[in-house]
Amino acid sequence: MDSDGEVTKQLLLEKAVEQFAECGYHSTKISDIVNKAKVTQPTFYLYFESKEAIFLEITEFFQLQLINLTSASLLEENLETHSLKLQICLGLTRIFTFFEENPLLTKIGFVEADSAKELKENMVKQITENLKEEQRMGYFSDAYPMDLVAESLVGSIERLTLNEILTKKSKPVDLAEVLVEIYFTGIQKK
Amino acid sequence: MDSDGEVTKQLLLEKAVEQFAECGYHSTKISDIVNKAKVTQPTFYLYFESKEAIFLEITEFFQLQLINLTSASLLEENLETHSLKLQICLGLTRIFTFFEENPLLTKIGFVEADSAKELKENMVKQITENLKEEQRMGYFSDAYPMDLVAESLVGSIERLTLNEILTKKSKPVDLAEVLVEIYFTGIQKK
Amino acid sequence: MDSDGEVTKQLLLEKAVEQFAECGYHSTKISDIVNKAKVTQPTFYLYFESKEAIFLEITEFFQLQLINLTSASLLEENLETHSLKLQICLGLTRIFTFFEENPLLTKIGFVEADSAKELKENMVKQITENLKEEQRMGYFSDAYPMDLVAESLVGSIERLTLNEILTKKSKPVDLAEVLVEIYFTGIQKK
Amino acid sequence: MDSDGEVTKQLLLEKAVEQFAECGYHSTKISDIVNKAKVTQPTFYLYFESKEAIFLEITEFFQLQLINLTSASLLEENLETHSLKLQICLGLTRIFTFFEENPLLTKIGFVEADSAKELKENMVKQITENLKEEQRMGYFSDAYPMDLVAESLVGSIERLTLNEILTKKSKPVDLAEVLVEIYFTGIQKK
DNA sequence: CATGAATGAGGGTTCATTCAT
DNA sequence: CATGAATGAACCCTCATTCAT
Repeated sequence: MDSDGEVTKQLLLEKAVEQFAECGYHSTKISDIVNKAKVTQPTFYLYFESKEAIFLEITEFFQLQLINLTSASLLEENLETHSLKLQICLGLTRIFTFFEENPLLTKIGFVEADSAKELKENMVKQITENLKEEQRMGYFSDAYPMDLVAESLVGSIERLTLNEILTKKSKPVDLAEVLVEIYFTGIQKK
Repeated sequence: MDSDGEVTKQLLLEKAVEQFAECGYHSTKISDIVNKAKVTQPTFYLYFESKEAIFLEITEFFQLQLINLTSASLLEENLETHSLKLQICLGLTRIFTFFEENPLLTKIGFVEADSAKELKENMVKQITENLKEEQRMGYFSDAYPMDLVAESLVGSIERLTLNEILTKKSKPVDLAEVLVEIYFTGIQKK
Repeated sequence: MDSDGEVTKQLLLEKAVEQFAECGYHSTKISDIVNKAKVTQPTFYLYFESKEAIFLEITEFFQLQLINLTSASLLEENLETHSLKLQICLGLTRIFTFFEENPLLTKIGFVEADSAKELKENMVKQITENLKEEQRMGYFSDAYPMDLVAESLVGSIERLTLNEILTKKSKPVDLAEVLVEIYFTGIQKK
Repeated sequence: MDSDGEVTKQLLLEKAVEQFAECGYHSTKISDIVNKAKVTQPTFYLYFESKEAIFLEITEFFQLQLINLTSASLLEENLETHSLKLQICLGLTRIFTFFEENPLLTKIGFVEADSAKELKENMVKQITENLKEEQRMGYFSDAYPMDLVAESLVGSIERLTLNEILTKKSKPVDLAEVLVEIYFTGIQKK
């Protein structure tokens, strides 16, 4: 519906995203949000139960989209028959692109939120599984503990997202390529 | 001095570190700190100008120690003539060990603090310089943009610290070795 | 507007005036004001930024009215062509009457406030100018340093206001007449 | 005695006078006084029961001296046989001189202190009596209500003290002469 | 659907004063 | 005679949240 109410709710969500992204959870005041949205405080409580509730709604929306993205990724991966390297590079590019297209949401849902911890843990788990599978299939050296590799990779993604993507200093595909190159072949000269 | 006052101040610092590490800056109340230390609130203000002041004192102490550590590292590196790989592995081990020995301080000064951002940026800068130098000396492939490599590495360090060191799941030396191996030679099977 | 909010604000102002007049700035607590007004402390901050802000609002209101009064006085003086003595007497009567009608405000804005010092200095300056002008016009003896005369007169006004007007012991017009008589002809018997 | 204790007490008094004169009663903190005197807070309480106590001691000292001065004045007045005008001028000069020589004490005991009100009321009373006596003796016109004249005069003294004497802008004798001239003969040109 | 108005609960900070030594 | 250390009691102010309309 595009009823007034829905419009107002979306407006509040939008302004809340801006404020949470800029100031973080604690420093964002309900009054900031409603001032930006040019409505009054009770109006806020018409649509959200509490400050925590709106924050949750935002982070869950972000995380859901992110999960959809990675699920979709996985499906396609199976269908196409490119090289592993290319596939992983593509997957990373998709994630970085998603972050690039949703910078404020990413700041909140991937950095500020408490639930970001859990989200990243799940990323680590899934990547670990994938890497192990590929290790079993002979793509990767048996010497590596893939849980640590995955952890390291997620750390890299996290930092590059924050400092290269959200700042628009680098392009998703470039970061993905560099990362894949590092993790596949290392930087040492042969 | 081991005067009563100094003891009380240290006690407050200790309890503040615990509380800040557990709850973060905003959710930590002066009353939490002084209750843990079994003194009254005015006593807190005998030793610290404000909540912000004690937080700064803690983070600055942490960051100073960290800087000392890395400076010392650099000096030794020049003296000894091990392989580059070993030297870097040693440096990483030292940092992880420092974090392992100061888990609460690390949580605060490397994660919670606003100033942590700057600290990591400096780490990135310094690592970038080192990598570039070593690249020029022929150790590393010219293909890599070292600023991104450094950024990626700091991300890895950050995440491994938080999820492996602070949780005592891994040993410093093991993480250092894995990291060096990944970044030097990659995980791809040859 | 006579909206609830405006009513509450006026109520708070009124009670604040009472409290400031009785106890002065420092001894007046916000809790005193809101208790008298039967609202809670946050309500106070709906209408005033701080304790200092409400005090300023009160003193500025007082001083503005006082300035308006004296400005109006000056205009009329020019129009009417009474004797100088009568004009000055009238001016003084107006001021004393204003103080009589606003005793609490006067206590605050003419006595307690830091800005009262400045206000009186301005009174002295203006009176000095007037006296000098009238001296030039031959009304007053050249022997007198009019700045000191003005200073003295303001002191007289101040004290008579505090001890005769605010205590209701004397009537404005009586004080004005006595003052004019003293300053014009002195008390010495001829 | 010049025992250590007495020295410390005098030091505290001196610094308290400075601080009270500069900042007033409420804004003066015990810690300000003891810091200036380079002793600790408990030392303060060795010599004074409370903040109020030291303030009282200071104001009482000032007011005692002032009373002594005026008493002495009165005695001499009776002995000498100068003109009334000269006698009063002399009295005023003495008072202004005393204020000039004790500016900080005057600021406290004649302006800041609550008891200053009472002190001035007593001055008014005594001056009223004197003026009435002199009125009866035919020096002054019967038309004047001497209580108001006295009140006015004390106001003048008060203001001139604060703005001419304490600021060193005028000399005691000059002020005394101007005041006497005003109150005796007025400023009107004959 | 929205608002004007109000509040409960608490947080950081200050300061005169005192205890134990 | 003096101090290092500590505290009781307030005070100003903020913010998420709600009531009545």
